[in-house]
Amino acid sequence: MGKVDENKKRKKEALFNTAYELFTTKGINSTAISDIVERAGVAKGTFYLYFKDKYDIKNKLVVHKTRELFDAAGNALNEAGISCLEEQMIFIINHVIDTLVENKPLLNFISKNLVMGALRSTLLTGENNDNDIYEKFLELIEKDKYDYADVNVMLFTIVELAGSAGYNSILYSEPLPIEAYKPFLYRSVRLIIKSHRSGTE
Amino acid sequence: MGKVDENKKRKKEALFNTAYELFTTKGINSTAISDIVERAGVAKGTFYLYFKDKYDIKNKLVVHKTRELFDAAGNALNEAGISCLEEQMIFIINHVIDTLVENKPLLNFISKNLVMGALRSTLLTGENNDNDIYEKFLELIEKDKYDYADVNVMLFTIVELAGSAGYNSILYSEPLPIEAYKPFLYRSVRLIIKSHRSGTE
Amino acid sequence: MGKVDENKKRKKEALFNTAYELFTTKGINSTAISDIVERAGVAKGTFYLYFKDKYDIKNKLVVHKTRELFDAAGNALNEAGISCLEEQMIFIINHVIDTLVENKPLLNFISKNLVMGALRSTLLTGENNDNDIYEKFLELIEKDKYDYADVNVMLFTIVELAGSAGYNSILYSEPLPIEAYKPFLYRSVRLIIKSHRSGTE
Amino acid sequence: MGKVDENKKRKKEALFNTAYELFTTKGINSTAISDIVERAGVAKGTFYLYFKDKYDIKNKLVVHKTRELFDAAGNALNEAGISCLEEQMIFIINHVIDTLVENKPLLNFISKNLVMGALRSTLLTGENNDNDIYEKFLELIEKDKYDYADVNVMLFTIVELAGSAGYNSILYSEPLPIEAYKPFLYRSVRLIIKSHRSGTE
DNA sequence: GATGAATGAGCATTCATTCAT
DNA sequence: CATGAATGAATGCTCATTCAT
Repeated sequence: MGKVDENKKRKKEALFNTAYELFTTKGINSTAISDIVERAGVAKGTFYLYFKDKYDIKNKLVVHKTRELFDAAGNALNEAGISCLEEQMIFIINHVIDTLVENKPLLNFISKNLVMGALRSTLLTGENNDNDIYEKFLELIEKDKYDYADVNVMLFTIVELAGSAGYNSILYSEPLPIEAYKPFLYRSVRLIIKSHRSGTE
Repeated sequence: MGKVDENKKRKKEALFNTAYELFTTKGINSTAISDIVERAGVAKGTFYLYFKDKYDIKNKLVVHKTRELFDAAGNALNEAGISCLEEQMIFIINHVIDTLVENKPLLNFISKNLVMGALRSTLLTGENNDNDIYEKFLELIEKDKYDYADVNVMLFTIVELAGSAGYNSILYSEPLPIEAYKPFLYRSVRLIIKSHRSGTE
Repeated sequence: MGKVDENKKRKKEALFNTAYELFTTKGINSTAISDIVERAGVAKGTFYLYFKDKYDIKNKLVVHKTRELFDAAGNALNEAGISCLEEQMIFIINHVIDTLVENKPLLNFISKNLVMGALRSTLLTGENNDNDIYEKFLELIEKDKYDYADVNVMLFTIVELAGSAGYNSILYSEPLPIEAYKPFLYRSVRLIIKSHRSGTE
Repeated sequence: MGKVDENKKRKKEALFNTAYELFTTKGINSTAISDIVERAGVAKGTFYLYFKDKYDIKNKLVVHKTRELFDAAGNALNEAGISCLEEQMIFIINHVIDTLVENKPLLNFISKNLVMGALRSTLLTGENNDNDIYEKFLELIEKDKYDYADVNVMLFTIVELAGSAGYNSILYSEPLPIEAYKPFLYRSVRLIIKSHRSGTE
């Protein structure tokens, strides 16, 4: 990479990181582009060289952060050596929840955009396609000793439940703190998984 | 009510209705207070006589609309004469879903604010407390032939799942159109309910 | 007029006058709305209370100034007591030219917009309709001892010629200073008038 | 011409043509230099190698396009073999009008700049001086069987009248469509020419 | 209570121009 | 010669809020 390209990358990343920082601390609505560029140490016009507007950079950030989150969970799963689908799903959910418990600004930031539909397109689009968590999900399901029907529906239901309930439990300890709620959540997840086993209905 | 008071109420309601109309068509961010007062036919200053700012009227609208939605479902349940808790819960969820399918702007409007935590405070606060859906839920659970443990957790889980999954299914037909997804959703709801029966775990 | 209305009028007129001053000295493109409001001593938002944007105020100024110019010419004609159409037309043109010779910024300002089509609509639209110069023209033509054919064409041709040639002669003394060019211009105007007399063609 | 020089010329012409295209479609004010270079396929800095700014390229375009317009008229006149000045002038005016009727963007573009003063300097400055239309005018006048006084004034008056009246008639059909207005215009032109014949006044 | 004129801080966006490569 | 990333001044416009009437 030439000197110029390096410089470009550095500026773009400075904007990216600064925007994330400000969005999570001040909120998106209260963050002006002037704030971002000022703190990132670039000129105002430079922002528009790389992003269309505030919502463009926001969307790109959501995709990026979500991908990071699930990639980490996927990698941890690989090292954990768990073979049963139920335990694998719980492991991933648990890993994501634990990460978000430690990083509530991130939870706040991506939660409003983390729904299964967006998730799938988010995780499928992008650079390192060999590490796609959605593909990984399908693979895990494939390899399990049981057969599953309506796989998409199953994943969707689990993600919506875990995302929505997890969000409130982590942020507001409502109806229980997340650690106390986890057993209930995982019990429901297991029930949903089991209900999708072929010949179970 | 005196003539003056009537006039006051009329103005306040005009603002209320106009705000709802504009929020659902233009979006909250793109709706200016000028838009509301202009369309409502009152002066700008009058707005501040009744509401603190745009978000004040928004919150009051969410509470109001959510209450209407669940009150209708509760009333319909009363007339339906269903005695089993499982069927009662499904009936209510189904009634709400069907209403929102017919009224997507309303879905859009309340969805971003309809989470169990908000729901409870929403439904418990307000004018006609004898008709509270949350109290009704507790009552229905009480009357069922089974006993239930961790009732709050159960309601929370169901509302989060139905709210989050229903929202996407209705608006984006994702992963299935709502009518096709309903059987899966209701199966999960039933499993969650059953898992809360005392001595079931 | 109440105190409030007086105030409104004063602000609007301050903007109007300041805009004219700046447009004629700095040019329209180089005049920012900030310049106008600052000099007029009102807040920026106030500008948008009365005008849509810079071009709105410009158009309204052109109409206003053009009307003033022709009204003055018409009034002078009334007092001059000239009965022959040829002399009346020359009188008006001459009066306008002489005014603009003394007020080149005004010439510059309205010239780019002074075409017969605009002129007619300009002069016909507005407040004091009884003094419309276009109507007056038609009246003068009507009263003349000769009959005229294609009156609209005649007026158009004269206005275009006098406007376009006058503009250059006054501003650039090109091909002659206006006083030297006048005899040629008026000779042409007379020829055009005569050529429109019925039965002359 | 060397390969490098050819390349230079190609870039300059690309900028020239693209600028004309954009000026006539989007308007000069709304055309940014970025637009021009982007569409022309050259780098931004390259623009400044050949032109000082937007108004520099605009002026050069006006000169270029006006010259083309009158050269074509002059060439057509040569082939038409008309000997009388009156008819020659009408021929040229008519040729220019007909061209502009077919090419209204061009009319729009040059009209705001086409006044006799500019015309003369335009037509006299430039590359192929032997074909200058202004010189040609003088030559035609010289050769006519009549003698003419105040030749500059005559040409000026005719150009201003035809330019100004033609512009409105073509673009706005005001006060008549150009074809209907032509007889009136040409009658006036003839009268102006005749009035300049020596010993006529 | 009701009005609506006035405010002015605040913000997104554009764009001509420069200059290191 | 050519490039195009970077700049940052400039500016139009919005809008919540106030307050005299």
